[in-house]
This record gives sequence, C-alpha cells and structure tokens, in this order.
Amino acid sequence: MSGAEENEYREHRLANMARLIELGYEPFGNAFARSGRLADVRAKYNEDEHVSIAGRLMTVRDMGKSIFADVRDGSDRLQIYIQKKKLGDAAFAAFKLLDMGDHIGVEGTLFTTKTGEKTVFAEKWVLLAKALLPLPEKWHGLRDVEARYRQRYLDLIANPEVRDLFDKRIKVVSEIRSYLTERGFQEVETPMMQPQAGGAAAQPFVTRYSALNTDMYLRIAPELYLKRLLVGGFDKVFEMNRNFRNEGLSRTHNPEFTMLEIYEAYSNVTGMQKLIQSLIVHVAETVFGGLHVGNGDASLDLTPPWREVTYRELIVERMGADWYELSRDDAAARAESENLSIDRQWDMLMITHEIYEKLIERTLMQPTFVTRLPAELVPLARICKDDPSSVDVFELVIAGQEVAPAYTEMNDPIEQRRRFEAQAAHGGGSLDEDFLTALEHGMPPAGGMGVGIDRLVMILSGADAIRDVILFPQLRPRSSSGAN
RNA sequence: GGGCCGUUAGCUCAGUUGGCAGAGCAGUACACUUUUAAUGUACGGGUCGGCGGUUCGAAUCCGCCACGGCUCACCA
Repeated sequence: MSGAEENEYREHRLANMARLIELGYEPFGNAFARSGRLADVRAKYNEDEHVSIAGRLMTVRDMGKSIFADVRDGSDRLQIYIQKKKLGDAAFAAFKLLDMGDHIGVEGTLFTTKTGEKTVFAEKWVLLAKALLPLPEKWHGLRDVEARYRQRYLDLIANPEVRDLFDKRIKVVSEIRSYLTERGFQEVETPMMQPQAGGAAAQPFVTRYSALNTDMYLRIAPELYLKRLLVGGFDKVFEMNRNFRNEGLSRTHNPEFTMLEIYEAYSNVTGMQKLIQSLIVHVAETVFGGLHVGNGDASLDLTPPWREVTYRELIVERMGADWYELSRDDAAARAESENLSIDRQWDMLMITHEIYEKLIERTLMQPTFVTRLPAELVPLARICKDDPSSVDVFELVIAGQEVAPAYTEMNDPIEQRRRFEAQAAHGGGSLDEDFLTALEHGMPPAGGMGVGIDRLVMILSGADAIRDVILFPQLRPRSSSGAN
C-alpha cells in the first residue's frame, strides 16, 4: 500500500489540511514545549494547574458547542475539553477540521469532570502534524498479520499489548547491560563485516566491498574476535548485537537476530552456569515480575537451582541403557522405530544427535543445563579431562529451545588447529589463521557463553513466534511491479 | 524449496447450491455545552489479491502468479 494511494479518506484529509492552511495553521509544525509526557502530566499535575500537552488526537466526542477528545502519546492518554465559549469561534471551528490521528499541542487548565476524569480545559491548541491516512480501527485493533509486521507502527498504535511486549524487550536488553556492567564486564564492538565468517556453523550472507575488491561476510558470530580480545587483555567482555545467518524463516528463526556473547578469563563453564542462571533470574524478576513466566502451554518455573544432566544421560534415559553399545545399523533401526528418518550416510554421532534434537530437546520445558556434549559438535570448546570424547560445555534449554550454549573455551592453539582441520575435512568451517595466531600468543583459560536474546524474550514473555519480539521481522519484499 | 490453509470497504469480519456486494466500527452532513466505544437522524464508500479459463451468469468452480500463515526440509 503506497502512502500516495488516493482514497476518499486521504482526499478529505488533504481538503481539511488546505482549509487549515488558509486559516493560518502550519500542518507540519516545529518543536512544542510540553509540561511532560502525558503519564507525567497525569501523575504530577493537579486540578487548576496550567499544563501544556502534545499527542495524537485519538477519539473525538463532539457535543455541538463543546467537544471531548482523547490525546495519546507514547506514555499514556489524556482527555481534553474543547469549549466554544472558552476557545473563541475561530479556533473552535478550526478544531473541527482536525482528523483522527493528527498530532496537536494543547494548553489549558486541568480539571476533573463529573465522571471523575482528569481533563485539560483547552485555552489554546496548535497543529503539530497532519495525518493524511487514517489509523486502524480503534477497538478491534489491527489483526492482519502481514500489515502488523510490514507496518509495525500501526500495530504499535492499535495494539497496546504489542507496545507493552516491546517495552519489555527493551528493558530486558537494558537490564542485561547494566547487570553485566555492574559486575565488571565491558561491552565491546567487533566487526559485523568479516573477511571470513567464523565462530559458528551457518551459511553467511555475502556482500561486496568495492574499495578492496573483495567479498565480505556478515558475521554469523562474534566469538573469534571476542577471544582475540581475551588474548589482548580484555578479560571480562561482552557484546550484544546482531548476527546474520543465511537460513530459512520460521517461527523461531529470523535471519538477523540478537546474540549476547560473554567471555570471562580465568573462569570456566561452571562460572558461566552460575552467571546465566543469576542473569536470567534477575531479568525475570525485574522485567516480568517473578520467576513464574511464560504462557499457559509452557508455564515455567525459573526458581534456581536448575536441573543439570549430561547429554549421555538424556540419550540413555530415552533410548535405553545399551544405546551406546549398539552397532550403527541397530541404532538407526531403533531410531526409525521412533518415527525418525535416518539418512543412510549418518554415523552414530549424527543419529544420536538427531535423537537429541527431535526427541529430547523439545521436551525439556523447565530450565535444564545439558552438559558434556560430544566433542565433534563443539569444536571451540575444551575437552573434558576425564573423557576425551566430550567437551566441557552446557546448553541451557528452556521451553524446548536452546537458549544459551556455554563452554570452557579451547585455548590450546595446536589442538584448536587440529579440530578446525578435522572439521574442514568434513566440509564444515574454515581455517581462521589470524585467530590461530592470536591463540599462539596465549589466550587465558576462559568461560564463554552465547545467549539468544530474541528467544529469551520469547520464552519469558510467552510469545509464540520470534516475529512477535522483533520490531521489523524479515518478510519477503513486496514485488515492485504488482499493484497493491 | 514441498504440503495444507488464507487474501472481500480505511479497520474487524459475514457472504448459503454459481444468480443484484453485506454488517459493525471508521468517514461525510445535520442536531446536541461534562462525554468515555458519547448519542440520534440521514448519506457516501468495493479492481471480492492479480491474470486467465469454465459458464447464460463467478467473491463462489478450475489453472497460473503474488503475498501471508501453519508445517516439513534447510539451520553439522
């Protein structure tokens, strides 16, 4: 829908604007000094005090020689009372040329109506910005999902619960920042455009850097740069910003998403476990009002300590004590009897991981630390001392979704090279020589962790799609040729 | 990318077996000086997502396309 689309509504509004201009009103005004946002005015000013407010005209109840109307800004709504006798014939008549959604400024004195509502008795009004297109209908709200995402500004105006959810998301992000900063972590910024996309296994977006005549990649993770900072002496750092992965869209995937990564030198996976548990508890309490969160289907109890279980225990619990003694083909047969389709090329590791992802992970509703994953799955983590086939990691799973993977970081450059090479041989990952050089200069032992912020907000708020916690989720662009 | 479902007025939605395109809100006009989804009276508003086909006749049946939703695949 183009803003220039002609329709009856727009025509009327243009005509009203033209008449207001004739009367000396400026349809797109400048700054307006207000006593405060509407919520402040409501809270801090009393009857008979003079106030100056601004906002959108939302509903008008025209009584003939007087009018009640609601004005709304980002904080609240407030009623104004327009009286012909008070305002004068000209200003009163001009007010009737306003349309719903117009931004106006009003000066007047506060009083309380006989129904008990705090109201501004207008002495003067100014036009601040004309709205040429109408707002969505006022009490069914805006339902059309496509319009809600493509024209999120309308969704935010029409659906208060949407605004409330984004207010919460903003607060989650700011609480995380202050929580970490107060504990001595420094927030850093590392490249979003990288010469090679490392730190995770995902298809990157490619872009072209003309000046250097070279391809660059939007980052799939900041991990390898944050570890370079550990080498450089930043020993408690975090970064909370966008990652980009060239993957399909789904209820739980957006190609750009917000990731928090935290690294702490001389710590390990146990330190990360304590940190994430206290961080999420803090966010739940400060933003969501307690430790019982989520919606009816997935009502969650975040009271610590959270369950801790090894990957192997989960597999054995689900598939039988003899699982790890089975031959590859017997394991495949048993998996297939659970309605999984098993690729003939998969080895034992992949069959087992398919079981974890399809049969186990999504059933872990209450917060669970899944520990000691197979080493092949996590090439950047340190091997467990007592078991070379596992790595010293956890995945925090809540509501069936992986929220935060954490590891004791691999800091042995020789072993790291071997793991990268093994992975490259399997066709995944690339060798980042600059990173390996950094490790050779000595990276302190460290705990590191990634937290998917969008999914965390989904889980805490009970939102059922990642689109609902991202202001402008990715959609297919409108084709430019077609009308509409 | 596959399967299923959806797209009707500015918004929210009806629309029967294929037979004149509907409602509420919003809008316009008039009345009304304490209303709260103000009220009352009257009126206007449609490329039924797009293109093609079947038919005497298509919002309705068929095909293709666009966009969206759910789901599967992808995401080691």
